[in-house]
Amino acid sequence: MTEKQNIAKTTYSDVISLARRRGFLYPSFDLYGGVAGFYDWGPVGSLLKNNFLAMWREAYVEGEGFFEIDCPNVTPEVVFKASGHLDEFTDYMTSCNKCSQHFRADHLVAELHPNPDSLGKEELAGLISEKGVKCPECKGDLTELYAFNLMFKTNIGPTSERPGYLRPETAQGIFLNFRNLYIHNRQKLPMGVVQIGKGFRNEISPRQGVIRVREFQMAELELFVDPENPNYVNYPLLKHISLSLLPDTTEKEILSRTVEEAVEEGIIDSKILAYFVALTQEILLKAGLDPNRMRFRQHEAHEMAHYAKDCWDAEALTDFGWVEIVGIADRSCYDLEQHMKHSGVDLRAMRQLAEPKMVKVRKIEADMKKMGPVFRGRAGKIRDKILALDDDAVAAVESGQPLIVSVDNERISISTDMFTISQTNENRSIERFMPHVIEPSHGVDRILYCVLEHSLKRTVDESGEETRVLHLPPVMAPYLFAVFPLMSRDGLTDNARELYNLIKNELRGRGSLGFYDESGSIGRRYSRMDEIGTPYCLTVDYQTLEDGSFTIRERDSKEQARINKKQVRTALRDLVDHGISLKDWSKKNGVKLISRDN
RNA sequence: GCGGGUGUGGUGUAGCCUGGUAUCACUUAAGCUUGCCAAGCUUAAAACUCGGGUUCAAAUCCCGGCACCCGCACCA
Repeated sequence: MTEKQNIAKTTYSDVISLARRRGFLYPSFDLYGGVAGFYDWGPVGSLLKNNFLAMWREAYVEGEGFFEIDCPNVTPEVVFKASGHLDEFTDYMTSCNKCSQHFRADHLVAELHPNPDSLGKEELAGLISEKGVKCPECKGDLTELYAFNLMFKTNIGPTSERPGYLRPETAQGIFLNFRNLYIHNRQKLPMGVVQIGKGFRNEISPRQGVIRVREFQMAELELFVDPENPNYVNYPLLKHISLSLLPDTTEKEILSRTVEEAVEEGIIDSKILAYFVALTQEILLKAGLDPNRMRFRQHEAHEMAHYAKDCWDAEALTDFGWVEIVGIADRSCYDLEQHMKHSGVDLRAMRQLAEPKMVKVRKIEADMKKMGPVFRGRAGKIRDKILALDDDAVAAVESGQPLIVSVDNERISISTDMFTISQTNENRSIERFMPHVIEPSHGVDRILYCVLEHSLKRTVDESGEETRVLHLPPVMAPYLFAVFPLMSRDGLTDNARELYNLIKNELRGRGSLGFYDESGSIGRRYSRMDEIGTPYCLTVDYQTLEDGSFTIRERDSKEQARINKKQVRTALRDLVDHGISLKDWSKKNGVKLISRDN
C-alpha cells in the first residue's frame, strides 16, 4: 500500500498522546484538575511496568543471587537525621519583598563564607543582615529565612509528637536492615540487597511529564562490599561489553571502551563499579533502549549527592535532551557509618585475615564492690567513664598520675585499687571494617518513558498517512500475541477463540498476556497491536477450517508465515525467548514465508 | 516559585480578535459489509480546564485557581 515511507521524528507529545490514547499513562487526579508531578500507569502501562520489573528482578535476584526486601514508605525522622537527608535536603530560602523572587540563602552568601552550605539558619540569617545582603535582581529587601525540605512530612500516631517522612529513596530501609541481612547471608560479603518501591520527593516544580515526578517507582540495589577486595565474581562475564562513557575530565568527550579497558585505564574506579555499569546497560538494552541514544556520564564533584563518593549516571537521549535514568553511586561507607553513629549499634562486617595477627588488647576493669559503697548513685557513671578512657589517659595513669574523672560537673579522684588496667597480646584472625556500598538506583518511570520514546517509530507515507509502531522487545510487550479471525463469520471466530485459549493456557503464568480481537478490518487490528507493541499476531483464515493452520505475523517486519497448531509452542519459544526472526525461523523449519506484495 | 505561552469529545483540531451553547478528521461502539495490513456504508456515543465577574446572552471579554509547554531558579 505504501511505496515510500519517511521516518518522522518522535517527540514528547507523540509519546504522551499515544500513551494516553492506548492506556499507558494518565495524569493523576485528572477528574479534579490534576496535580503536577503525579501520573497513573494505565492498564497497558502497568503491564509494561510489570514486565520491566520482572526483568529487573530476574537480573538481580535470579541472576546475581541478591536478596529482595520490602520496607515501609513512612519512615521516622531519626532515620533521615542519621542519613543526612533532613539536613541536606533542607534548603533555607528567602524571597525579595519587592520583586518576590526566591533565592537559596546559602547561594546569596556564597562569596562571604568559605562553606555556606554548612551554615545553619541563624548563622545564615546573621550573615545576611550583618553584610546587608539585598536581592541580587532588584536590590530589594529580603524576607525572613524559611526552610524548604524536599521530603513529604507526616505524623506517626495520633499526635504530632512523632514526625515521619515519606522516604526519598528506598535505600535507607536496606541500610537499616544491614545487620539482619548480613547475618542472614552468614556474614559474608559481597552481599547484594534489592528493593523495588516508591520514592517521594516534593519537587518545587515538576516538569517534563513523567521524567520528574513527586512520587516515583524506584528499583535499587545496595551491594555491600569489602573495600579491600575490588573484585566481583561475575566480572569476567561482562568485561568485554562495550560502553559509551563520558568521564568527568576536562576534555568532556565520549569514550567508547570495553568494561575491561575502562577499568584498566582508570576511567571507572573499580571492577565492581564497572560491572554494575555494564549490567545496567544490559538491562536497559534488553528493555528496549536504543544503544545509540545511551551513555554513562560521570558526575562532576559538585553535583554529587551528600552520600556519594563517585557516581555514574546512565543517560538516555530524548526529546528533552539527555535524561538521567539510572544512577550508579559509590556511597562508600557513608550510610552505615552514619547509622552506626546515631544508633550506637555496631554495623561493621568482619573479614578473615590471611594470617592471624597479634594485637595488643587493653582491658580495663572497674571494681564495683569497692566503688559502689563509696560513690553510690554515681558509681555507674564513673564506671562508664573509666571503661572509656583513651590512650592518653591510660598512659597518664600508668605513669603514676592520679585518675580523675568528671561526672555531673564534679571532678572525682579515683584511687588505684578501684580499677585495673591490663594488657594482653591476642591472636586475631578476623578484623572488623565498614562495608562499602555500590548502589545502582533505577528511576523506573523515567526508564519506561525512554523505552516508549525510543521504541516508537512514526512513518509518514506520501499521502501524509501516519503509522506508528512501538518496537518493544517481546519481554517488555504488554501483550505478547494477539489472535484474530480474518473475518467475523463462517465459524472463523470460533476457531480463533479456540486458538486464543490454547496459547493463552500455554503461556499462562509467565506474565505474558494475549489479546483477542474481531472488530474492524484485519489491517486495523494489526495496527492497533502495532501501537501497543504486540510482537506477534496470529490470524485464523479459511485454510484454518481445512487443515488447522494459521498465519503468524511479525510486527517489526510485517512478514507472515503459515504454521500449524503443533508448532505454536516451539515457534513462540524460538521467536520470543531466542529472538529468532520470523524469516530465519521459517527457513529453519521449512515453512514458506508469505511476503507482502508491495 | 517567578516570567512567557497554551488549555475545545479518547486523539488532533476549527470557532475566540468582531459574544448568540460548537467545525472537521481520526478513534470508539452496534449493524451491514470485508478473503491479510488503519477500505466502505448506516447509526450511535463523546468536548468548550475549573471558579468568579461583565452581559439579556460567554468557548469567545475581564479576574483568579489548576494543569501542560518553554525560560529562570531548583533537581540530594
